[in-house]
Amino acid sequence: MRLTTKGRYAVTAMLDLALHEGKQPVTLQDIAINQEISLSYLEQLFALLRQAGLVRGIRGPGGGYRLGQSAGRVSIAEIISAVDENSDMTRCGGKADCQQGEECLTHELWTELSEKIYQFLDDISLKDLLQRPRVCEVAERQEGRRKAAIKQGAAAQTVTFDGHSIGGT
Amino acid sequence: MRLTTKGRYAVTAMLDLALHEGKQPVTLQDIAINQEISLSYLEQLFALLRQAGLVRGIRGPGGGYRLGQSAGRVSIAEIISAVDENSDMTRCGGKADCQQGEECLTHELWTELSEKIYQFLDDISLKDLLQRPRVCEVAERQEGRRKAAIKQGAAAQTVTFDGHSIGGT
DNA sequence: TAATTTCCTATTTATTTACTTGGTTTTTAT
DNA sequence: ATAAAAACCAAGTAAATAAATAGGAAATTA
Repeated sequence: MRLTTKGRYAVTAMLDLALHEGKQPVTLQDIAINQEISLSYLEQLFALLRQAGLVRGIRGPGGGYRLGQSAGRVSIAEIISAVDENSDMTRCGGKADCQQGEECLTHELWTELSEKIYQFLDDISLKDLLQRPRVCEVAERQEGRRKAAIKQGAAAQTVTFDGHSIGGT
Repeated sequence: MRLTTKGRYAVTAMLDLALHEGKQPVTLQDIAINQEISLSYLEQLFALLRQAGLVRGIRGPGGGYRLGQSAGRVSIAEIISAVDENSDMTRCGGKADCQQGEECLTHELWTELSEKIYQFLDDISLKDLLQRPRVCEVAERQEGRRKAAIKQGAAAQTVTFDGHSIGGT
């Protein structure tokens, strides 16, 4: 269990999906704007999330992503694990041969900590996060911005050149 | 509280000092060999540890490093904090303005986790680690190797060229 | 048929870790 | 005194990873 912005991005994006459970699928474009993550980086992350069965992609206009399982079933630990491929706590994780075939001095400590972190994060589901007041507040603020952006975008939406949109961010 | 090999190296090295509390100071050379960490990298880490008052350097032959405080007083969290300068959990740590001046969706989650990890590591002192059977085993194994190396080295010790030792690893 | 979106692959840039090099100072022992 | 052993110091390099970029192909909808 390694903790980086990569995992944080993934959790944030998944939470965005969870906020729209049952509604329209969410596009990566949308997440990119709202959560301030680069679109292509999101694509990379979602490729991993899809492999892990955590999301389902829907192609074509009106498409986007949906959760692969219900928000109550997905733990934060699962999300981070899916995205952090070598989560071996840098050398000292699964195998105990970090010290010329044997354990290093602090091996036990790191595996223990790693487990603790995993347990903590595995005990929190996306649904749990949705129920937190702080998260709700931020979500509503973002939802407001989202709608405003759509209203603005409705006029400018057709402004494209060679398939690339001009104007807007 | 960020967890990297950097912090792990620091804790391992500090534990090595703790194992020799009351005895001769331990040289970085010694730690480098036993814990398989590059000498100069250790020097960098120890510069930080010294700034934090966690170690005391003793110059000259027969010198080395000693703990700055007794092993029971030094927590693992302190060691990692001393070495990981920007332990801001990558963007989302101290300040709550990760999202254009406001909190991001998962802000609360990360600060919470960060605190949990800190608490866990702050509750473990070097002395606590010394009392673990697994740690003792590894320490004894290393102590054996250490003595063997000294015996071997006694003869080859003078083999130097331009002040740089030749032979050995 | 055109637009929208996922999906895919490769490359580039930036950052950080880890290591290296080449010193200087201080202290001890011969 | 002198040489050796150590801490101390300052750059620079290499490697790994994160993050972003670029340029598409395939699927789906309107």
